[in-house]
Formats: sequence, structure tokens, C-alpha cells
Amino acid sequence: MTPRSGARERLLGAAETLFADQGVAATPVDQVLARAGVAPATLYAHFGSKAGLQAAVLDARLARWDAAWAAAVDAAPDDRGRLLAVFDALDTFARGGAPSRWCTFLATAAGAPADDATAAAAIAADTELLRSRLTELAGPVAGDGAAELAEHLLVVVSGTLAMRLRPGADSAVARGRATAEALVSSV
Amino acid sequence: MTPRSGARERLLGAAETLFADQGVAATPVDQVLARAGVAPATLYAHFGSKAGLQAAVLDARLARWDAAWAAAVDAAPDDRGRLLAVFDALDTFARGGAPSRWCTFLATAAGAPADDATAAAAIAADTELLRSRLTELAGPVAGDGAAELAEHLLVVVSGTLAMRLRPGADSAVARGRATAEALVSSV
DNA sequence: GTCTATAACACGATAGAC
DNA sequence: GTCTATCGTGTTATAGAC
Repeated sequence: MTPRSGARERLLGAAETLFADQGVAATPVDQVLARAGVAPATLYAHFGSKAGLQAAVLDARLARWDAAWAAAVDAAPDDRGRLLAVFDALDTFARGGAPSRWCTFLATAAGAPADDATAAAAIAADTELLRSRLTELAGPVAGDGAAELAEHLLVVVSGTLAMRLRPGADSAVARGRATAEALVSSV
Repeated sequence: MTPRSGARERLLGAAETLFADQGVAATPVDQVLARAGVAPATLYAHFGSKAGLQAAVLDARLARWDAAWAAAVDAAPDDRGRLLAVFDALDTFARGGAPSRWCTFLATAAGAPADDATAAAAIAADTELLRSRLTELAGPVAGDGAAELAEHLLVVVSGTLAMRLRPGADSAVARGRATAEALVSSV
């Protein structure tokens, strides 16, 4: 499916890992090049700039997150499980070969000036996916209150991701899920 | 109390504003110097490095946040209001002369490598303040469930801050408060 | 498309006078 | 303590050969 260009794919993979580990700003282009085993001019031929590479990484990553979440929803046994499957997906996404410290999209927004167009587009796409799918999945659980419950869960999912930056990051998803369960149960 | 050195105070103020607006990494030292109207050597005489300046900004900011939150708690009319006063404080803190895009401490953690000692200390101090005071304030509302409710609210507060990075940042605090109210009401 | 080599620049930090 | 001037380094991006 993906048209193969060895250098291009290696650049995307190297950049995704390094950007996630260290942040985009703290990752020199040289380091991406070294990890990918590619020459500078090749990177600029494909992506035009470091920002272009970053945008390509974000695109690829949103598609993979979308797929991972969809798979977790499919694997859940009932309506409630499907709504909470976002936490299963968060838990397994990193293990499925998607290196992440907390959240690529929030990190991009946080690391860029407020008016950066690339960052704004990335965080907007991620937010839209979260809000629309949560609303859809909340329907069978909350009926007319689906939009409101989805909005609550969007806050909780965002909070779960942010908790990964605080001490005790390892238990962030478990704690976030507990909060989400309390909200779902109160409907 | 604070020994006055005009240049020092101006540097702290300029750095707090610029770091909050653009992020630390995206803010060159030159820009802080220009805004403060101070020469490079003066900054290094006072703070030793850009990281030293950042640490000083974080210290001052945690103290101010602590005070602003405490004031909001005092102004609340009842136990439930005191527990939710953290949202009042979030709403008014920025207006009270504390420039912020989302959260200085989370932004510091997000912008630094995972093993950065300065960033880790800052986020740990902020987290400890949030957790301990929320637990204390949850006591009269939730009794034995205070610790659990506080943990939920810590997730929601973190989520509220993260929502400021998503589209619709202006309503982030209002939406976060609504989520918190749903949790408090379900106890 | 990919390479080697290097240009052009911005940044953090310092030297030395006052 | 504060200034002016500058150094050294690391970084992004490009030129030109293959």
C-alpha cells in the first residue's frame, strides 16, 4: 500500500522514535539522519524541511492511532467496553511499535508557538477524531447525554495523557480509566 | 522580602511571559534580554544559565499559584465550593498577572528530556501540591473516599490544562469544571 | 535519488572595561 | 552589578558531483 522508498520510510521511522523520546526541538536533524542512515540532502529532497518531516510523521501517526483505537473498540465485549476501549488502546498503542512519552499531538501543540499552522492542524485533527468517536460510542451508553459524556471523557483522556508527565506515569492509564468508569457509571 | 534588583525582577517577569507564550525552547535568551532591557552578562551574573533562569521562574510561579489557589479556596462559600475552587483559581490566575498558555509545569516536563532533574523537580512539586490539597479539601465532601475523589480530580485538572492546547481553549476551564462537578455529584 | 562537503545562521555563554 | 563586544558551537539547509 505504502509506496516504498527505503530512505523515506527509514526517515519517518527514525524521526517518530526520536521526536517522541526527546521532543522535536531537542532532536537535531543530524540525529535523525544518523539513525536512518541517510544523507542530509535526501531528507530535504523528500520533506523540504524539518517541519515538513514533522508534519509527515504526524500524519502517519494519526492514521496508526486511529487504526489501533478502532481495533480496541472491535475487541471489546459490550457497549460500555467499547466506550472505554480508548484506554485499552492507549495502553497497547505504545507497545504496538508506536514510541510515545505522553501524546505526540499534545506535545506538538505544546512545543510550538500558539499560532503555528502545522501544530494547530495536527492537534485539531486529533481532537476531532477523539470527540467524534467518543460521541458515537457514548450513544448506546448515555442516549441523549452522549455528547455531554463524550465531552467529559475527552477531558479525562487528555488528563490521562498529561498525567504521564507527572510522577507515577506508569499508572496514568489505569488511574484515568478509573476516573472514566466513575463518570460512565454516574450516567 | 525579595531583595530588589531591578534587572533581576525584570528578567524574571520577561522570562515568565515569554516562556509561557512560546515555550522555553522556542524562546532565545536574546529575546528575554531585549524585553527586560538588560545586558547578557547581567543575566548570567544572576542566574548562571538559561536553565537557572528557568528554575527561578518556576519557583516564583509555584509560590504564586499556591497563593492564588489558597485565596480562591478562602473565597468559596461551602465545602463543595472549596473543593471546586481550583477551577476558579485556574480561571483567574492568568488574569492576575500570571501569563500562561496551558500550564507552566506540565509544559516544562513536556519540553525537557524525561530524565531532566530541574523539570522533574518542578512537576513533582506541582503534583504534590495538587494532590495533597485536593485530598484535604475532598475530606468534608467525600469522607473515606477523599483520596479516591482527589485522584479523579487530579486527572480532571490535568485534563483541563491539556484541553487548553486543543481548539476551543477558551472554554477549557468551564468544561473541566463541568466534568469535575459530575464526579463530585456522583459520590 | 542519493551522496560529500560546506555554507549561512542563530544561539548560549564569556571577556574585559566601567 | 552592569555594560559593549565577541567567541565558539551546534544546527538547518544548500551546492554540486555521481
